[in-house]
Amino acid sequence: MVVRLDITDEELDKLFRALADTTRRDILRRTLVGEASVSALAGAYDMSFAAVQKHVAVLEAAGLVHKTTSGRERLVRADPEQIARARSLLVELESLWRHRLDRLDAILSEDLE
Amino acid sequence: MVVRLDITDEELDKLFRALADTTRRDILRRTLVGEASVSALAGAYDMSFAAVQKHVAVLEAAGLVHKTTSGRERLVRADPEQIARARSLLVELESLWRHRLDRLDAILSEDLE
DNA sequence: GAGACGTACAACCATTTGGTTGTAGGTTAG
DNA sequence: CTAACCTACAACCAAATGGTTGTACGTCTC
Repeated sequence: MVVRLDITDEELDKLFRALADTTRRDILRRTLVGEASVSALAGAYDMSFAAVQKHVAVLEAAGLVHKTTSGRERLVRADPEQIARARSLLVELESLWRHRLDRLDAILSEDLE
Repeated sequence: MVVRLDITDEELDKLFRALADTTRRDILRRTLVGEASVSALAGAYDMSFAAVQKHVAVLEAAGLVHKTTSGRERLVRADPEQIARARSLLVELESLWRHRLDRLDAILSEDLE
């Protein structure tokens, strides 16, 4: 079964925007390997708790992570589906480029006729 | 030959940032299929010439497109290498997630011992 | 040479972003 | 119960973003 790539431009904007920050990419790495609480994440960076909280919120709005409640903690866990969607778009773009090369080949072949 | 993924965090920030805009992704599609002048691109969008010029500049700073001079025109052409780099990072992230699943499998196996 | 075309770039503006501090509320430990 | 911990959220601020208009300069056409 092939995953449908029905994703709006707005969602893609949020997705790539969320990936366009070093701290957020690092949070993604950590929560892909294993879930972590917001304060555990905050302890890893040289910025305030609230700043890290905002980064997590950006990732969450992009669908890259989800939060689950566990007592007084909120555990953050990455969701690889949105990463796959972003990758799919890049693959689509690369295929456009290959298509250009194919057309170039076709034109060169025509010249030989 | 494998492409080395030596790219700084700052470059990745610019790369994903450049991809996080619908107009810029569209410019990328057009210039992947075939090169286009800045004014030709500007004619395709409902915004000023200068605005499109800025979008092209963002793509250029991220290394996603290059400009060549042809008379009074500047032809914009996409470079798929940076797209491949962004894709590589996403693949790396996805592999981290698979690693988590592997660890989970290992833990479950240990319980059976 | 004159005018039209294509581009670059500066100046300006509203909004968003990424950070801060402070306040408040739910949860756990002693 | 009280104190410490974890989180949420508002208010604020500087800088970046995405748009605009205006000006200037090289290039093509007639």
